[in-house]
Amino acid sequence: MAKSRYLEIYNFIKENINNGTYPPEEKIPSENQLKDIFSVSRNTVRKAIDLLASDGLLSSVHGKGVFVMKKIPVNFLLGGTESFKEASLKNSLKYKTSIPIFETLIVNEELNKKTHFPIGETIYHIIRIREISDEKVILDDNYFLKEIVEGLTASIAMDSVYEFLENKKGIKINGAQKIISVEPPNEEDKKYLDLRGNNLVAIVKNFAYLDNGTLFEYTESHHRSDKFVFSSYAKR
Amino acid sequence: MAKSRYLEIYNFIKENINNGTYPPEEKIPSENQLKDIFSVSRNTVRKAIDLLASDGLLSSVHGKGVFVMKKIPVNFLLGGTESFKEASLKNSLKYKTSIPIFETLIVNEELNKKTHFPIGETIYHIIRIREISDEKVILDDNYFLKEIVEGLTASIAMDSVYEFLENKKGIKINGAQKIISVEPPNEEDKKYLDLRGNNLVAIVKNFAYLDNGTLFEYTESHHRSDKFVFSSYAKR
DNA sequence: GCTAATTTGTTCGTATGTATA
DNA sequence: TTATACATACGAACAAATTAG
Repeated sequence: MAKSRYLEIYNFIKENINNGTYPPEEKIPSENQLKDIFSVSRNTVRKAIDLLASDGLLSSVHGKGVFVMKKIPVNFLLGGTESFKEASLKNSLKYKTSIPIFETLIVNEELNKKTHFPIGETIYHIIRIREISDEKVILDDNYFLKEIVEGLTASIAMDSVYEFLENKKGIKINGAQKIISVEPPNEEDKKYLDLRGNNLVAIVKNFAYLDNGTLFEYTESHHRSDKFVFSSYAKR
Repeated sequence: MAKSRYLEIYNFIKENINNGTYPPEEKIPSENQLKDIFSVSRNTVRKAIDLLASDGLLSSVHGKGVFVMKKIPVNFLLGGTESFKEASLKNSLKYKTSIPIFETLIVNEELNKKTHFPIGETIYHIIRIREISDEKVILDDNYFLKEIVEGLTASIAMDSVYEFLENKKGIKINGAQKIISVEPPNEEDKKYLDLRGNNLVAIVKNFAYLDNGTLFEYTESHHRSDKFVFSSYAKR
């Protein structure tokens, strides 16, 4: 269980950034210094630094050193509009999920166009309604390859699908391509959401892939537009 | 042109993915095979593969091999990592930029709250209107640290600010934090954009950082909601 | 302005560990 | 069990950018 050396260094640096030992816009110790501190090779130090750089926390500059990136805290940014995740995590507000639809489908041409699953595949179709502070503000329209998520039930979907897939089934997820757009609500949005006069919804289309490249999930999250916030860091 | 060996290999693999030689959901040659093909060390091959993995094009699976990720093409990409000019060129769209405001400001408390620049700093404030296919659909509200972008003019801003910063001034940009939300148009949106009855705009708040961690740009891109698309790949 | 020292970038070769087939 | 494939790690050397003197 002795984790890898580079993760030790990764966590050490991360901790020192978080507690202010390594302040923003300043340099962390040089690779050679870190190499001596941890008694490892320079390659191992570099691996930890590269990881933190891809997190957007560090930036290596040739000949100069490795700098700590200044970050704007997200909760500071949201002047008035609060993100759901934050709201539910911080205040642990009334967070409720209901599942009006849980069905098995065969992919036809129309579904293929929407989900990009191969025609003929058997899939689960689940609609989940997310309610926060007694308002139904998110509609998740989920499509899973049945063959991959075999064993998924409504009560699992009520909790967390990803926890089930990763911990219970040992499925490895590589990542997901997300496409955000703003559209008028469809019939299901009108039926299930508390739109409160909002005539548009923010839609996050999510194509999730396994480690071997297989597309196994397509989800459309429909957010009531006034409650939608999305954050990401993009390297140039 | 051969800058580095690992970039050669990176481009070789990328090309083979794009032209179908390495199909989605299948394995590329093993690290040892690639090592022999290019007569390099395995480390160099791994560096190329790691880069492509962080692009979301490959996925390494311990003991199995390296798989090509299946990707859904996004035909219309705006608001992503790329600049307006890059995105327009890629999608070969007709675009035009006008600049109704180009002014110098000192950061006061109100501006500090919005842009997060330190109070007292001198900044450029630029408003740019983006016209695509003869419709004014994007309003860019830009704030730049004057000290960093010294020499920036309206005619440069008309073309591409980033091209000027990176190529002419040699400024290295690490990346940017983006916050997306949907809000009612403000007075400037109503004044400058062809809203065509749209009563909401999609807003991309962009905090851009230099390689040494300094925040040097804050931009709010206001997109007419029906013309807004944002794409990103998130690794898990 | 020049040289030397420092710091990151690239590359090599080798060895051992761990997951998969 | 054995062979293959990726993961981690070490040590070394030289290149390139920057800084210190």
